[in-house]
Order: sequence, then C-alpha cells, then structure tokens
Amino acid sequence: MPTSKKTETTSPAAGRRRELLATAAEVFAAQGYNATTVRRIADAAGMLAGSLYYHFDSKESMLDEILATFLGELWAGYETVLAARLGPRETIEALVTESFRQIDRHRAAVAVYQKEARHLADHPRFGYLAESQRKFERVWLGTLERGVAQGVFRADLDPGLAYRFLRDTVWVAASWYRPGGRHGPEEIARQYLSMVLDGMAVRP
Amino acid sequence: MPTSKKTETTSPAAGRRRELLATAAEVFAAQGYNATTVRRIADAAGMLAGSLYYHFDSKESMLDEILATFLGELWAGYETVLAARLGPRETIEALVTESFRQIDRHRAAVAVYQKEARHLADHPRFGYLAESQRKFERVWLGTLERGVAQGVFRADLDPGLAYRFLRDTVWVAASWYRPGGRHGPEEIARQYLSMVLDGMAVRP
DNA sequence: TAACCTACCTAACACTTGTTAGGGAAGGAT
DNA sequence: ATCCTTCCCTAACAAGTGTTAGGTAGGTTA
Repeated sequence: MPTSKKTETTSPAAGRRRELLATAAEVFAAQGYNATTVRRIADAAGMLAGSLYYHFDSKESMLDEILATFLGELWAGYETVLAARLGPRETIEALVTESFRQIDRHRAAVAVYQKEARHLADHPRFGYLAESQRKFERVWLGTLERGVAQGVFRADLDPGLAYRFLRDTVWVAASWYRPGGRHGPEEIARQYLSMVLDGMAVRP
Repeated sequence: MPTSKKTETTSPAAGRRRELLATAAEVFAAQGYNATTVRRIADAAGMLAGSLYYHFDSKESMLDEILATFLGELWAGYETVLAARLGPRETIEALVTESFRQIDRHRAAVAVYQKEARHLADHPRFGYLAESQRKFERVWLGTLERGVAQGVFRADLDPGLAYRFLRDTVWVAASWYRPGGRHGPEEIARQYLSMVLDGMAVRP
C-alpha cells in the first residue's frame, strides 16, 4: 500500500493531485519509468521540476500511487464479479469485460504496470504487486480449472499455459488501445472472448 | 541497419563479441534498457565499464546490434515460410511456430524488443523497427484476410483486432518463456494455435 | 630480441539525474 | 492591515551517468 500524503481523497486539492498523477502516468507509459525524467513530467504539467515535490515526496511515490490506485479499482471490480458466483465461462467473460473497462479507464496506468511490474516486484516497496499477481493467478487459474472439471473448457490444454495466454492477451491490449476509438471496451471484450473461447477458425 | 565495427561475423574475435551482446541482452531484458547502466553490463561480463568501449562504440549500438540481428534471423525464417506458399491456416501455423522458435533462440532480444520497440521507433537510428512492424502487419494481416476470403477464418471478426490479438499473444510469451522448460517451442506453438484457432471452450 | 596487436584497466571528463532549502506571490481568514 | 496557507519558482547539491584518453600485461609475429 502507498503512503498517501493527504489524509483523504476528497481533499480540496486532491483534484490537482490526480491531475498531476494522470500526466505523470501518461509520460511514464510513453517513455518508460526510468527513461522519464522528473523535469519532463513537470514540463508536461506546466511547471518546474522542484515544484512537483510540493505535491509528492519522490518520483517513486508517484509511480507507487499510480499503480496502487489502479490495482485498487481493478480488484474492487473483480470482487463484484466474483461475488455474483457465476459459472466458469460466465465468470471468465465477466472478468475479461471488467479488465477491458479498467484498460479504458486507466490506460496509462495499465501500460506502466505491464512494462514495469516484473522488475518492480523485487523492490520491497512494491511488494503488493507480487501479491496482486498471486491473487490474480488464483482467481483466473481457479476459474479455468473449475471450468475444465465441469466440462465447459477443453481438458487437453495445459492449464498454466492457458492461464498465461488469457492473462497476456487481455493486458497487452493496453499498449495499443486508445479510448474513444472505433470499439468501446465492451465490444473489444466481446470479440476477444469470441476468439479465445470459440476460436478464429470456421467450424467444420 | 546497424553499423558493425567488424567487417564480417566470421571474424576470430566475433565470438567474444556475440558473448558480450548475449549478456548485455540478458541485462537489458531483466532491467530495461534505460535502467541498465553500462557498468552493470560490464560487471555481468566480468570486466570494467570502459573496457566495453573496446568492443562497441556506445551503449546504444549494443542495443542496435542486438535488435537488428534478431530481426534479421526472424525475417529469414519468415521468408522461408512464405516461400512455401501454403494455405492461410497452414501459413499462420507455420508463422506462429517459427515465432516461438525465435523466442526460444533469442528470448532476451525478444523481451527487449517488446519492451522498447515502441518508443525506439521514433529515434531515427531505429527506423528499421517501424519498417519491420509494417512488413509484419502486411504479412500477418494479409494472411488473415486471405483466410477470411477463402472461408477458413471467421468473417464476423474485426481483422485488425484479430491481427493485434494474434501478434500480441505470440510475442508476450517471451516475457515468461524459459528455454529448457517443460514444453519446447513447437509444443507451445501447438497449444497456442489450438486455443487461437479452435478455441478454449468445449464444442457443443 | 624487437615490434606489434589484442583485450583489458585506470582515472578522469562533462553531463544528467532526483532532490532540497529557501523565497515569494496570490488570496482567504482574522 | 496583518497573518497564514497554498502553490509554485530559484538555485543549487551530490550522486550516478555514458564516454574517453592513455596505460599495460601477455601473446603473436618478424
């Protein structure tokens, strides 16, 4: 969990804070975290490098807050889906759709997460990333295995491979997805699910 | 194309050069290009930072050579596949299999490519990356559309979306694939193709 | 033996990086 | 009018960055 300077998100100045985090996430996503200088962020925000340190106490804590708030909202959405206790196929469909909604809302954060998560997981401050990944695997892999047991998913596929396949196909979309494009998140989710579940080939 | 110091790859000292490039690619893949210091590479190679500049004239040219040699071998493999002039489905299958073989051989380079390609494409020196991506799209998207026209692929899917889907699912595997694991590249390709073409769901 | 080349080291350079201490302008509260 | 808070700027620091000039041990060639 990140250490937030302000007490609550409903603070009067929280708007400016979110605004700055949004531009920071945008630059992080475009250039990569390490390649992004704090002066570049300040430039995009219309101020000077030192001024950022009035709002945040380090560059790292910006990244922390960006990733943590994204993961917070993501898991809130997932919990809602899981609470419905749908069947395996319907659960997968709902999880994928929810994931694309999150990509729609947090495109930049997702792109940053996807690029930096792996080597950040070592860093103790970002331990919650690894924890989230474990929870993620438990939910998705569990649903897949439940589906195989119930005979709705094919049993001749390696579950671990299918899990990574599903996970990756969903999140890499953040690298090309642009909000306001031809397809909304629900439509993209529908087509993705159609390909993954029913296949791209014509049935014989 | 990269500017190679040595005239040919069959030089006597080319072995050491390839060795250094391999360790550099490994560190780049693990830490990211920008986050990797030239001293860290030298450390992994068992020498000091300055000594690297006997073999290469900059950190950037190391990255250049890593990516260029990978793309060179990749396209050599693709050309062989395309020269066979197979049907659309068989072409896709052969391209995916060849891609996983390249991941098997150039795991680190692929990981670096996937992480850095997007923001490197702007840099004029790495213009061949964007060119390769265009060629890539022409081949894959063309094969998909040919398949739809011949009735072997479903016509109710957005071709552009299917292309990105296929492309991403193949290359993200480099982020978790480890050579010498349970599945070889051909087996992984087989399962990937089974999921993408025939779907994960049980046929009704 | 002498000259030479290869492959590395030493030691420093110019520059960029994240970060900080102190100042100041604007505006609301008292 | 005074005080105080908010929000930003100025100016600099210390550490780390890629890179380079020159040196040197050891093997190869003449």
